[in-house]
Amino acid sequence: MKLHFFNTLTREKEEFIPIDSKEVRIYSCGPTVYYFAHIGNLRAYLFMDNLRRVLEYNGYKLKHVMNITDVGHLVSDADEGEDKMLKAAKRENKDPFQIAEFYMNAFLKDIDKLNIQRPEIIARATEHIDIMEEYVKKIIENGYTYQSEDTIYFDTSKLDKYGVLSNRNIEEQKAGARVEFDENKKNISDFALWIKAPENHIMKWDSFFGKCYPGWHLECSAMGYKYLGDHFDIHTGGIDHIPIHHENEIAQSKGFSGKIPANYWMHVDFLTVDGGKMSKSLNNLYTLSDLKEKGYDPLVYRMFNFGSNYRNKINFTWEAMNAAKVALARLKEGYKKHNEGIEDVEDSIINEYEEKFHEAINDDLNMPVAMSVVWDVIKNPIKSKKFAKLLLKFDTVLGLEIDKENEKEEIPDEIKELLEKRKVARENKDWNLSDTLRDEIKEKGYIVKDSKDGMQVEKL
RNA sequence: GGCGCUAUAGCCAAGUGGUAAGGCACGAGUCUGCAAAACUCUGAUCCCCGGUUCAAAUCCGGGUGGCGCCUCCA
Repeated sequence: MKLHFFNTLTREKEEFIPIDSKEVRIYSCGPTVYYFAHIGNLRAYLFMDNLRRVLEYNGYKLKHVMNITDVGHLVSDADEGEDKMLKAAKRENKDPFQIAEFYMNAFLKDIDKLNIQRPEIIARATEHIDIMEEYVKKIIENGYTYQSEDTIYFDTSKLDKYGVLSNRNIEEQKAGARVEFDENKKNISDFALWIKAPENHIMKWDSFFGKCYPGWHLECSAMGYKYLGDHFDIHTGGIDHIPIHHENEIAQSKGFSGKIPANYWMHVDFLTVDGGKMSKSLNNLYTLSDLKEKGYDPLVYRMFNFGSNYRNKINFTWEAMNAAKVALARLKEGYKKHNEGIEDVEDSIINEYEEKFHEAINDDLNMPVAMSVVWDVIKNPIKSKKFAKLLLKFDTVLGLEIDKENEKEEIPDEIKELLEKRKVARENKDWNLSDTLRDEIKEKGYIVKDSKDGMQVEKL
């Protein structure tokens, strides 16, 4: 079945044809590890995972690289930006390497919890300084640079065109510039490749240009080149990467090899919260731990993301989060019923569903439509193991672990005693006492559900 | 100042020319001692104005609103 992706480079949905018919090579821009990832960050990696799983569903093997940015990228003291790594180090009274180590591990734990498959290669910037240096040298050799006293810049005017991804044009930018630019730059879109570190800079490496650290776009180009070559299939990232970071990656690659590094560029839009961007000042910046505290499993957040297309913004609300929680529980319930089913269905029906699902995911990862097919299967009144098997196949893409029962939390003895009392009361048909006990259990944070098999409790 | 995205039921959202997928919530019902859970049923003519067309949420023009980016934040 044909596979189509929206390509930012052409602004069109295109058929996906890999360079190598068996193995798809992908590069994904990963996190800067200076703090815990929030759920907006994590959406990007859910998208990345979604892409992986859809490609695998289509029978492709993957060679997928994701970077971990564990080095700060302050261009110079004159710049107004903050070096996030250094800022975090100061805040926590650690050195930047410790910060990177800690938050990288936290990030990896988060993506594991979300059932995000780890890319085949996770590349840390600080472990690839040598290849970055080589990369810069080649760009210099090819004549695409100039230098000031302490910085080597990429000269974007040397390119036939800068701004192929975002339709940007250097002159237009000058006209509307709101920001003071580095006076050493010849063109407004030029950027730093290699920078001499100030005395007190902790992260710096010996190089042909003295003690330096890399410019902030360099790592992706260099590491992508190292593992995937100068021409690979897909490059992914957040929508915010389009105008600067990915333009500059393309510029660097053109300076290095003359090629745009990837054929397909895919970008995931932001998650908004209550209609706007998340921010600390609005107190709506959530992490997975925050969700957990409110009673939402990481996979519920995963489920929530399937409600919209990756190319559109998705608006986070607690109401929608709850919708995902209930829906996921019902999905599991529905799977279980099919799995316990003894009826038979014709293969043609199974195939029809499978085809619809496959079509949806192959249409630029249209998960909302794919989910509607899942619900069709779930709600089919015929209960058959064939349906259960089909759902498991779908779950290789969904990654919702629909066949796993929710973990039963340990019930405290106190609650167990109350339940026992209530059981006796119910046997005696003492409904008043039974209801009182139920209220009491509820006050202690547990919901009682009576079923044919007896009482069950669930944490609120 | 520039670039881009977007406006569909209470919420999250599919749908890009032929009279609106799906999930959640609400309401009704089945079940239950009563609840809860589960299951079934139920809801919108698609921001406004104008145009093209036999036919538009879907194309074009003009409004209005929301959001993002132009400093390394996915």
